[in-house]
Amino acid sequence: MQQRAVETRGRILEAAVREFSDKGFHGARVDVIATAAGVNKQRIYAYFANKETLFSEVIRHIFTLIGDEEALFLDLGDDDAPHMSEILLRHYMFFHARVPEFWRLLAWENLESGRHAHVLKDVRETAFAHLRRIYHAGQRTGIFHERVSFATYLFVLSAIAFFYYANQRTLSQTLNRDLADPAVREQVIRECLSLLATHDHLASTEAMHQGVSR
Amino acid sequence: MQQRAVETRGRILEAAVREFSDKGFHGARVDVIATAAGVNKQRIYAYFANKETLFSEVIRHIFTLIGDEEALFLDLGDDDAPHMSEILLRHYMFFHARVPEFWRLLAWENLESGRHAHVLKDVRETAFAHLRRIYHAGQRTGIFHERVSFATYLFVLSAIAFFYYANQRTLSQTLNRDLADPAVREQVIRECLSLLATHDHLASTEAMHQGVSR
DNA sequence: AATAAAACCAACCAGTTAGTTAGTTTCGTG
DNA sequence: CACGAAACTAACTAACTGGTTGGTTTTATT
Repeated sequence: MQQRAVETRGRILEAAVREFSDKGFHGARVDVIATAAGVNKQRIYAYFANKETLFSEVIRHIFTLIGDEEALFLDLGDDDAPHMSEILLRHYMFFHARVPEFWRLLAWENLESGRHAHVLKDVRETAFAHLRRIYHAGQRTGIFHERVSFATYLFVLSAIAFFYYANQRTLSQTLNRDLADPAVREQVIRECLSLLATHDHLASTEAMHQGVSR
Repeated sequence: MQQRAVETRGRILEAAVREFSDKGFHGARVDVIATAAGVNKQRIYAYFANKETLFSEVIRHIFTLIGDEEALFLDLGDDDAPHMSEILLRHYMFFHARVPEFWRLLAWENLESGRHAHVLKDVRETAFAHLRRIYHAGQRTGIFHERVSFATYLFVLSAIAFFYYANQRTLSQTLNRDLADPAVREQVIRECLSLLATHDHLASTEAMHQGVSR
């Protein structure tokens, strides 16, 4: 594959990221992606077998853009027990900064995965493997309390994803107009994240944890 | 509208709830809904103007099924500062018990609302008015700390929604097979919810809240 | 200049799907 | 029983949409 081809493929991928993140798999249109990429539709099928494959590659793509970011955990200051909320806010902003469509795509993928599970299985495993590496990096640096399981970690990430688009798409458009202001939104994110307890809080809810295995 | 018609409309609505919650707006098929309802497709268009209207009515429907459940807050025991997690677990289970498709539908609605916002605007306002009433009921009973804004409340509800289908659809199918077990899942839910701090934790993250308005 | 990959153009195919139409049958109620 | 609402059957349309084909032009490389 020549240089120009690589670039074209890349443009298609970028356009696909936008379209899929906007409308999800079923809502997205191949022709729209082609036009947005400034490319003939035919080119899409030259580089991707079909729509599903394209979607798979989009998911795979955004994860390669993220990378194994151990850096996420490395410069958290000298505090040896940083707040969970601080870590998560960092996650949110970090991922968002690299791929603005990241959280929303993740949300679609989660909801729609049931439909084309056969195709996306390996992609999801790749994605999870990725997140698992990041998670373990966090564990190694001693940031995650042992009680914070991987499932829990995924949960809060998902929650952030949900929060992100909920605010972007729903709240800001209808009720909470003020949330349209990025500054205010970040404050609310902080407010919400502060609700996610740091591990020192877990002690006080010990009673709820009877028998919880990790 | 006669009795039989009301029943038919109801059956269509129920089938639509299942189909839409399963595949979302774009993924859902009108014919499938008709068949599932044991009804001719024609009947659907006799009672609902089009697919979008049907979806709107579905969302409206599930909220009427929930009702203004002040009961959610009433018998929380003598503890005058119950754990946020306890309240939310209650919410989750309560809504889920009434309409198993509730959380998933809410998630779809959130993601897809951008597309047909014009149609769903009033529905969403109805829905939020509903949740707002429930929220205020919680406030009146003194359960929510004053710092827990409505936006925050929505966030944690959304988070639960996300968690719900994330586990149902993704985690349980791929990595965390054990989560397929409802008992285990409930434990994890508890684990996750316990991460959502009770208000007594907020004091320790006071520093993060500078200038946060409610 | 020659060559081959890359990209374009534009029409086309085939399956799907929201939505419609027309005529017939069933059902409940006065 | 009579009447009208409710429901069915079944075909149809019109638009959409994923995917294809064949022939032409552009671009980079040797």
